Amino acid sequence: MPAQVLATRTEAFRQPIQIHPVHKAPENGLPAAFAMMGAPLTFGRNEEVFGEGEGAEYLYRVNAGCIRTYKVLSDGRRQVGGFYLPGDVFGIEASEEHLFSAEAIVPSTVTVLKRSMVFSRAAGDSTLARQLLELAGSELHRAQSHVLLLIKTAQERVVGFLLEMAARARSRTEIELPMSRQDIADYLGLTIETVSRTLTHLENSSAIALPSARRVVVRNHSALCRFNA
Amino acid sequence: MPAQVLATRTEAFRQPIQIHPVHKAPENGLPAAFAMMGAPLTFGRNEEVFGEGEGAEYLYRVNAGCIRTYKVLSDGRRQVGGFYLPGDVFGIEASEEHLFSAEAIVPSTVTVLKRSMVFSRAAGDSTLARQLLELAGSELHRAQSHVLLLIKTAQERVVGFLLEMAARARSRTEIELPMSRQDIADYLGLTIETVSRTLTHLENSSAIALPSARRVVVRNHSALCRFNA
DNA sequence: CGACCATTTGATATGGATCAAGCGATGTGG
DNA sequence: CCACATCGCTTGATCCATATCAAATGGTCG
Repeated sequence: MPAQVLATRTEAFRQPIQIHPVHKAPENGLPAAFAMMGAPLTFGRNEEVFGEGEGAEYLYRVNAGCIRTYKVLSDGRRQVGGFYLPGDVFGIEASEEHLFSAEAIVPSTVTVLKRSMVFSRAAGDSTLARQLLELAGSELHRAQSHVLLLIKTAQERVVGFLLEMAARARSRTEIELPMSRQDIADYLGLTIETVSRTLTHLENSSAIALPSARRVVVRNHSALCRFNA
Repeated sequence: MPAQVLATRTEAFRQPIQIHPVHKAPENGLPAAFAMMGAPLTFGRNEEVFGEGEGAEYLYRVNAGCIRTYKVLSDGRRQVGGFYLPGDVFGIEASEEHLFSAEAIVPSTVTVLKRSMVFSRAAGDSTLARQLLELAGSELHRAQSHVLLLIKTAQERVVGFLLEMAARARSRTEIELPMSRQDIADYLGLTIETVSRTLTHLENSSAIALPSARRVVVRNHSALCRFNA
């Protein structure tokens, strides 16, 4: 058993943010900023990283685990904005204060960086400025894709979600889902029942297999894509 | 990409690029960049500004009229990403190529700016770099709010749209809508029938008045907000 | 083993889509 | 100036995808 745990851990740190040893002159860029000035934090399951409405003081990079951003509407409906995996940076969205809250889905470690620090540093480091802009651009792209997901049918949404997760997973055919059905449902604007039924249906069509609730095996990638719009 | 579209586009950009003579010391920031290096273009009703999948070469600022961004799914469903009014900048989203297309809703004039120019200029102009980042941030905020709209009920979506438009209109109570019911429906992920019915219902509740199809008068702002989640 | 929680499965209800007219502006040719 | 076509919008009737309500199952941890 310990071997397996170790393997999982190592994997969690796999992402391509390189942390250089700081022996030389001041380095440039966002990875360097995180490495040099970032503070590591750990969060337990369902622990809050920041709350909606709080001032946006920090940028966050996931080192291990998984973070969800979400907003709860006045009547209790919850919308999940996105899932952030190791290597992902979140918290760029807010100009003044956060529109969403952020929570750890599983025990997670995160490096935080003061925005004021990054921004003042960006004034003299055009690489960093450029990377921040690219980061914001990719978050924008993500949000726009999310909008496109939300107008599709239940089946298309679930397939879209699976393809999205598969694209980010190591193995491309075996997906380990850190989030619950409720998280998925709230991300897709569906109910858990509909998500569950749709997954069962996809399994019956032998497009996927579900060895357990949190594991998805992509059996037939093109069939899956065909279910997409 | 249809050849026809490409032809139209090429033609559109054949216009002379005006570079204003620089009398004073170099100015900073995005407005200055648009003023100094931007090229004005005009587009007729439903004319394409750029097509989805095209390389993202330019930034665009609306001077007059109204632009919609949208994407057509394989089966013909259309999603409108946003409406851009005078003063708004669009086209920041794309890192490589555009996810959405853009069209003029009414005859419009737009100033275009080469991205490569803005970005290289941003390396030495931290004000500009900062403004680009803020711009991307506000677009991100817009997209995230759009996601939140799309999980609400039909009534909440329509009310949300009206409040959004009211906030941007000059008069705050009298809204002139440049876009059709179909545009609104495709922005909200509803059908024209549902949009129309909802507007009629809001009129019957005397929250709004509809002197004509394209004019909305906000009769009771707080009642309207109460219809929102 | 037993309690608890997440997930699946089943039966029914419903909001919004779809299908189908009708209506009111705007424009066009006679 | 009027008949008439056109187009965007509204209104009505019906249908269906997904929500809701309810219960069974399974997996995890003490």
